[in-house]
Amino acid sequence: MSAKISDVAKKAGVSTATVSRIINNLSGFSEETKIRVEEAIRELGYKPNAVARGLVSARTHTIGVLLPCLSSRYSSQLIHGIETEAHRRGYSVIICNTDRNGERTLEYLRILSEKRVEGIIFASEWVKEEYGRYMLDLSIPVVLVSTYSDHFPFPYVRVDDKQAAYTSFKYLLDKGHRKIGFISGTSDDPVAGAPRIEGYRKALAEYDQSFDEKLLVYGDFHFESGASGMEVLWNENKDLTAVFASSDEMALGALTFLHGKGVNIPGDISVMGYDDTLDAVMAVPALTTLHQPVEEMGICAMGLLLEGDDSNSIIMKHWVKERNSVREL
Amino acid sequence: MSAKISDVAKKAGVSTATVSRIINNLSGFSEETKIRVEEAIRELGYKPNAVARGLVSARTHTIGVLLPCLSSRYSSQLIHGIETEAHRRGYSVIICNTDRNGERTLEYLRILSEKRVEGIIFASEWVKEEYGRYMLDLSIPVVLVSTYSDHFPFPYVRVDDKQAAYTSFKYLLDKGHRKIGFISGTSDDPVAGAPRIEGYRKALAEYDQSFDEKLLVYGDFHFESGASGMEVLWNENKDLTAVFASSDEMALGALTFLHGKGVNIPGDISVMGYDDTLDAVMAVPALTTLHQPVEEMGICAMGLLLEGDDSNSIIMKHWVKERNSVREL
DNA sequence: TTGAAAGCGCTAACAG
DNA sequence: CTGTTAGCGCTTTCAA
Repeated sequence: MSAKISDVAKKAGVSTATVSRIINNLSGFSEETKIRVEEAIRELGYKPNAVARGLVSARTHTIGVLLPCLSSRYSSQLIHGIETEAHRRGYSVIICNTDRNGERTLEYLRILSEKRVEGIIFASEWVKEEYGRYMLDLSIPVVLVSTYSDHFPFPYVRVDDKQAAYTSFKYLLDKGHRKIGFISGTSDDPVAGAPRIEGYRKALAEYDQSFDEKLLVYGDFHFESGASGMEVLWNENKDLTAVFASSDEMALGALTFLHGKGVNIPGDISVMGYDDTLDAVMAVPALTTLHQPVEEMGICAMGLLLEGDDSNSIIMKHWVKERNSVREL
Repeated sequence: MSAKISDVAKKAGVSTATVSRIINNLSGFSEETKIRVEEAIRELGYKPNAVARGLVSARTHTIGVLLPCLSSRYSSQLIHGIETEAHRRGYSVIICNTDRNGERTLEYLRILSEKRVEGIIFASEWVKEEYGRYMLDLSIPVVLVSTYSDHFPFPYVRVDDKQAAYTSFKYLLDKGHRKIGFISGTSDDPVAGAPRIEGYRKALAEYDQSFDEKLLVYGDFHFESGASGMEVLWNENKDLTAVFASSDEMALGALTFLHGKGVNIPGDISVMGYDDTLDAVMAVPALTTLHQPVEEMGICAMGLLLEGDDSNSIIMKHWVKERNSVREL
């Protein structure tokens, strides 16, 4: 754990330059010396010091990922995708939980920049002015996941939220549902809130349904808010036939609330989620949900980060994944 | 993003040594120069290069976490705990998904050691001889989570698996259950398999119940295996009153299978899980489960890593978290 | 209170 | 094919 290149060089009777050439697989050494050096390396248990290497090469083979939350399924599946691809390409990933906290986010950004990461993946949060400026100043690649920015030229990987919500509601409407509750992100959320509400209104309009405020409640994408949102919908609307939640987790919250009321799903009320995380698979009944390819988005983001330019944004395909929580009327 | 300490020094009209003293909050400079230097830093947007710092100080303020899986709730809650505490203490965390693959694990170990991480948290997997030797050679702190080693002197943070299983079965037996199915990890798993089976047998013996092979099936802690394990139990035992699964995820699998058979839970069959992750909270019905403080274990592991010695292992308390999936007979 | 200079472990010209 | 040497950006004696 402490042999250095000079120790290897001494032991093998060559210069550090030669050792360097050999461990970096460059040209310019005989097979003979190579063998001798490799033996010295083995005997000394030499491991190149990536810190020293990083200093001279200005490369760290490390990237940073900023997420608003670490314990949601969405996050863990995204991280899984990112980590898999990063490792495949020879990169390590440092995870940072911003907790949706501005100071914390900027602090992480500072740390990552001091550590000279070669790229940053920024996920599921709005790029505030200060974040964007900071990242721009870093002049390293940045890729946005499940978010976008109109102020900053960062490429993104996401699904078209408006279109996805539209697809979802159209699906429910086509199944004959007319009284559809919507547990949405708040309308001041420019990523997963407002656009999906737009999609909702668009579908409604297309089916000549008027917009009914009572059918729209707001949550924070987590379980509890799904349950409490469902409670409000339940109390205010006695003739609901379906509910769409803007995350699988909120859909599960709704499921739990309805189950408590003795409601049969999908017999009495249909429930639909958004994301298609493992949560949807594991729900009872298994959740019909708007599929977005979360892990794949992580993989793509990593790809973009390393070889994309600012114009390489990707809109991923989405679709309705049918399971057992929605019935046709 | 490219100003270096010498630029700051030049701009402030001092030496790099003085700038270094100031940014490191050492002593030996006047308030006056401090102000001048800080202004230069601000104007240049200078950020200390952590790579260079790491080279001279031999400190990277980074640790590595090795996990067999990134997408389980268990993992994400553990990571959450670790990351929170790491950040609080000024450390970054590199995550590594070993995928239960030996080569991959050793490769990660090599990468982490080359990157000179200051510690390693190794979670939820048996410490094979080669892993242990490698980590020992690194001579940096290693902490085990939800595992232990009899060959290597690494401290661990975990619950007593045998005792926890015993507690769980005793709980079910006390509720009047006698025909209890067990979806377990395999008996060649020295961490979450064999010990829990021992606890199972101990509880059985205490209640004068004979061990019935038909009641014991094996899974891999994931959803699917819970469902298929439940199917076997279901086919082989017509008089089951309860099922205990060695992870919440497998319990959810069992739940889904039983639901498909029209079984009422806990009316017809009680189901109990292990872990008390968010999955248990979100299940329908909410899962009664053996609680282990997953996030807290992450926090403790991080603490141990930084200030423990090899004799500081921690056995965390466990208990039965009662919810709605078990009934009294 | 300050600066000069050596060196952390490695890479990359440039010679030979 | 191989060695010498000059840094990479920073910290840290040692002197002043």
